[in-house]
Amino acid sequence: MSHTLGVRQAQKEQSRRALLDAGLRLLEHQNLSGLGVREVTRAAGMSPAGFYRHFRDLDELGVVLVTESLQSLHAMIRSVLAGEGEAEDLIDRTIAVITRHVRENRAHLRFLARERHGGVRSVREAITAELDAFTSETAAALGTQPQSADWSGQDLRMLAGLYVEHLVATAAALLEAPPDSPAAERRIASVARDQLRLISLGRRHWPTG
Amino acid sequence: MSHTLGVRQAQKEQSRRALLDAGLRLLEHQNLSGLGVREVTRAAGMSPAGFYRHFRDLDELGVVLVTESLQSLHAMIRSVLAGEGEAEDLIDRTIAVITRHVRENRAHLRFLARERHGGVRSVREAITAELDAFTSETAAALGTQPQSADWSGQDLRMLAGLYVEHLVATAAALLEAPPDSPAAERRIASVARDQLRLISLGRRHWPTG
DNA sequence: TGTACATCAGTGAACGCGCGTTCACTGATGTAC
DNA sequence: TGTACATCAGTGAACGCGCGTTCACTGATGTAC
Repeated sequence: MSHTLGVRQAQKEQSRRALLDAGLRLLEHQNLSGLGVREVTRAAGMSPAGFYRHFRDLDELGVVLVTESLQSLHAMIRSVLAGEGEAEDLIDRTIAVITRHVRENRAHLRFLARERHGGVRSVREAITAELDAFTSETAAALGTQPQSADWSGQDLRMLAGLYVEHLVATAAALLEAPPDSPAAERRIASVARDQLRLISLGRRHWPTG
Repeated sequence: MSHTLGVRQAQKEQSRRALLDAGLRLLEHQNLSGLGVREVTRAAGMSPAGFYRHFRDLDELGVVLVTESLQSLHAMIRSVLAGEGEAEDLIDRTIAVITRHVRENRAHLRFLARERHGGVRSVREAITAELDAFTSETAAALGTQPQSADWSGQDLRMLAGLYVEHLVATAAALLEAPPDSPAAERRIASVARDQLRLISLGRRHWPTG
């Protein structure tokens, strides 16, 4: 077919992917600032010099990984916000989405957790900005619910911030738990569920005190 | 006086302190795993070999810094928990304590934020364990309040977790804000205050739904 | 279809550099008498 | 108080090593005719 990538371009893309995958895997257990060109190419089965056919330096590779990780997190948040139904069901659904996402995107999330307060300023700021955007998106979604019809934009954002922050903390707790222990996972999920319930209660009585 | 340190020992202690201070300062803008022996000794005005008169390696220095940083955070949390009075006053007091602590212990907190999900497993686990202990301490303090006299230990811990998590997130947000912008600081403090209010509301209505 | 030339992803060798760590040393501090 | 010896924090030189980056190259893929 005429619009398929040429063989050469497809091979290049494959090598690039191999570098990105190797990088993400290595970043599960170390910082972006500690990663090495030779280390990544070694893991990807390529000679060190080959790296420069794809990226100018490791920061450039890091930026791509941040983008991909945030996209995957964004998909998760959209999936949470799309839910409809009773408050209790929404909470259960949220917890289910988070635990599944942690299980399926462990590497992405570990990377984000590590770099969120990590050493590379540009990466840190990119993550902060994106989480801010998620908060706005959540605030907008909350605003459409009848329960918060008369809330100010400021209060909506305050509540959304609490939710996003809680989501991030829960994901981080799940990451830190042993990955092969359903019991630990269930315990964390159960606490997180109660915390969401408590926040929901506060929301229902806000701001009358 | 006979019980003073000898001159020699006092000088050694001073050098050790210089190494720790230099390390902490350097760790404001990079990861523990990226720090170098030569870098630290250079910053402390000592020859590289001198380092080994004080620490076996950089991890050992890292452990000391973690301990000191967690002690300073612990002092802050104790200060928050010691507060008495009306809920609204307690919240204001909590926010005040946090902002002051961030201003006065920026380096310690940056280090903790960075290493909490950072590359060195032992350090990460030490921080997680200590935050867990803070949660237990907070739960115990909450348990003594009349408002939660009939709460189960599990629910107290759930609520304490929410508080500690919120405290950490607020401190992290303050750290990320420009350090010389009182406006940014006030904005973050104001949102955090409302979030604590909302949590308090949820607490008051828990668990009747 | 076949041929001659162009492109360019990936190679392997080479470079200079800063690293962690060791070593024998120096000279101020401590101690025994 | 003075003297002779012991201790040991800090030094400066040296080591071997892995790093990031460059370079001319090779050979498969692409293109023009």
